[in-house]
Amino acid sequence: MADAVKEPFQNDDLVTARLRKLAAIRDLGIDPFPRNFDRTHLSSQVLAKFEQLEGTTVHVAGRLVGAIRHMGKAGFAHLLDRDGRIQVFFKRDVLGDEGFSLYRLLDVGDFIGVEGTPFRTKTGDVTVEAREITFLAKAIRPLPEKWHGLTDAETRQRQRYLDLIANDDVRTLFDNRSRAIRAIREFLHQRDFVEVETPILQSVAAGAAARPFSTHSNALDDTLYLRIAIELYLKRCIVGGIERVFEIGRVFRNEGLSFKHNPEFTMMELYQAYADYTDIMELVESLVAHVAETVLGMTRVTWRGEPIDLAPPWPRRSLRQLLIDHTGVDYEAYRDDASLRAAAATAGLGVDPAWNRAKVIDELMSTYVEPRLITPTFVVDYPTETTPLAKRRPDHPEEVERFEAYIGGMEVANAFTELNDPLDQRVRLEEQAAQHAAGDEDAQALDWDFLEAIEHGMPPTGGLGLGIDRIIMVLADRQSIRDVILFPQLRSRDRDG
RNA sequence: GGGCCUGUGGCGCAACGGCAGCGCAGUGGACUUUUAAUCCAUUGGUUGAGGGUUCGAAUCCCUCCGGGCCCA
Repeated sequence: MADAVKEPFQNDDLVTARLRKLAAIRDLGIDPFPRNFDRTHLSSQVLAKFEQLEGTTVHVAGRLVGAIRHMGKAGFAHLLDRDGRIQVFFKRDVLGDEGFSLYRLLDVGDFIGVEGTPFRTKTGDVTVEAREITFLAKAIRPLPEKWHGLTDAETRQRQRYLDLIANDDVRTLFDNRSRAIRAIREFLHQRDFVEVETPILQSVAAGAAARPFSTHSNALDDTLYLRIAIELYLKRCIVGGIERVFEIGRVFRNEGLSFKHNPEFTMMELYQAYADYTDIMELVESLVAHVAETVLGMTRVTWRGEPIDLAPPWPRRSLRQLLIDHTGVDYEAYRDDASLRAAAATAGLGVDPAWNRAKVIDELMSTYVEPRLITPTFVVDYPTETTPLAKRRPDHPEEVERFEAYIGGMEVANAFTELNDPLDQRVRLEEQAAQHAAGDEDAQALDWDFLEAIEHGMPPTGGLGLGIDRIIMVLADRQSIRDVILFPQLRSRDRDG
């Protein structure tokens, strides 16, 4: 790894052997790094259209993978391209002496193009018999071993390119991730949403309860924060008359890493004017089902061996009732921080004396309820103090019109009827700011420009944040967020490591 | 934050206080339908880093650097 980069190839026979072959290829008068190759067929096309292609000439290209099976004056190898593998047969009688000497200089990992003829081996495998090899690129480091492959979790994450080469299911997973995101865009465009891009560098990181990363702008000589949510800028768009708006992008939270947390993750947020949280619930269950249908061809998935059906409608459960059922604590019976803390402690929760009611409710939820919400569930109606940007229930002002969607024991979506009363919003954000000033780093900082925006008038609006990575986890049945992010955050590696 | 596990050649693993080994890959040789090709021969290691215990440490102890799992 890093150490080999600085002191490239000393005492490394495997690399030396490849460098020697690289020189030998040059000695044959061949450029080992030419600029292009006219491929006529992908591996999958040769396989699928073999009946028509048998005996014709095709040009295939890719990376040599597996093993090169040398047999004296002939040999076999597999080429890997973006669609899969195709076997190539190299025979001296067909390649000629010069072509065959080039074949003898090939290593697993090299890129080649092959002009040749599809045929079937005596065991029935569709194979391209090479007439001419075009050398395309030399790999001077060896690839992971062919049979056991690459299993070391750390190497797979740090050197994802090796994981992608060695493990077919990883390529499939990230292909599915791409298709899922495309399906989300299609779904939203069909419902007339406009996709926008808003600032990632912000002078106030607000819109969620989370700690931001900070950085410094030389030009402005000022601290800037990486966004922790997209929310407040999308609401400015709503104020500006973009009635249906969404953004898919990275958000950053300076918090712990876990199987469901990466410091940067992909969020889809949307805001829809003249909608409330019940409309958004319909949208979420339809959207997730549509994505599953598009990517997997069905709404039924498997999660840790258990079947889950993502088809709507999803059941709706009130937060208060879920907490009563799973912890015995009815938070309405404890109206102040201290008494709720005491009740939570009695229920078994390890409480911090600094926690307020909102924090205790959040902790009870994530400890006792969240892990049990495996099949898709909407948790609805949250205490007002947990959610400063949501609108109060008209009949019940201590609660807000908010829901979270849970699948596989994870929160995958958070949504509410947005608060558009600028006076109530000001009071509730000032409360957050006071807690923030008092040392609660999770409390929201106050974005005055946002307040000013909604003071110009914001229509009734439903809003949503959807955790894309977690949706992918559910679709792919992967229990770690690191499996669905190409390059997850890892501790930087010391050269001694 | 706490607990458990883990780091040995490019990759996958063994040795668990007594000569650091195996498979694959690599190298040399045989082989013109193999597909974990086969057969013969063979190179490669300061056992993550540093310190300690011991006649002797990959192995036991301490610190540090990574990684994984479980719990808060």
